[in-house]
Amino acid sequence: MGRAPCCDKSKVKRGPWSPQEDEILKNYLHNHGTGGNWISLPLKAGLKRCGKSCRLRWLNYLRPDIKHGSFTPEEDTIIYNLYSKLGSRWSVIASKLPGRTDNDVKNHWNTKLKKKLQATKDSYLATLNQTPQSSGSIPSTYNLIQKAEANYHLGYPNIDQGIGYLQGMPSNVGVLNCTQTGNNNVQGYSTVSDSSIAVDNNTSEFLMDYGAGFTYDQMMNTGIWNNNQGQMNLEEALINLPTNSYANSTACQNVNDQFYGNY
DNA sequence: AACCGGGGCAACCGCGCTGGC
DNA sequence: TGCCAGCGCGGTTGCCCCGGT
Repeated sequence: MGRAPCCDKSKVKRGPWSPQEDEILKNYLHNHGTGGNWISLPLKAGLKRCGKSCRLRWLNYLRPDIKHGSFTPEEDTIIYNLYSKLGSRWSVIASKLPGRTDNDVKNHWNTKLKKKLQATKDSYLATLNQTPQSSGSIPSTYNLIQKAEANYHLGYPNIDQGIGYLQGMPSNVGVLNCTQTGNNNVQGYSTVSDSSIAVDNNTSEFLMDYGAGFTYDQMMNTGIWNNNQGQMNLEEALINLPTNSYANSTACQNVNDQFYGNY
């Protein structure tokens, strides 16, 4: 047996709200409030609408504190960050954006931000494909990190638990045991650890974990690394990559020197 | 000018949760 | 304690608008 409908669909008006209906609803709520019951509200207010429809219209459009208009870049950033942590929990995300409704945020994500993110991913992959990789010689740390980013974005198996832990790793991947320890700091940055770099024994290609060019500190302090879910947060990483990429930092070059020394 | 397709957004649907009885 | 009405939420639909052909 299905759930009983909340109202008789044949007796209520559906579709867009008229300005008159908006006015009636606003006036009623101004004078009486919801009375704790949306279902009976339309009858009392004299509206031929489903109670749920009234509630939605009020919460998503008529409420006085609703912010209409375009989303700001700051709001976009908040949405990106929260979506990457929480997923499609629109009401929670909207609660962090004063004046925005869950419906607004959801629509904004589906029509704009999702596409923008996909475009960022695509263009980033295209950039990686154009980047010449070193071959036949010891790679620079910069190249290693680029390679790591490529491995990550191209869907290489998850090795971010540390390559030193070979669980789930393809048999051809071995640990390159000649790199930094994880506790070193160069100009305030944590550096890569020996569980973060490996070599593919079949192709001699160097691999790196899913840090994707971020330092440990950056991953932990910016929410890029989601400890709760135990996985890299791709969306967050891509958003921050252009400016935060460890591969682009001066510190990277210093690590590079030490890396060569150890090697 | 007419048609078409995509984008944007408001509204609807249905399910899970909650609190009152 | 179980039932059920109502609420809240996320997914989906449908409509309008606008730009391109």
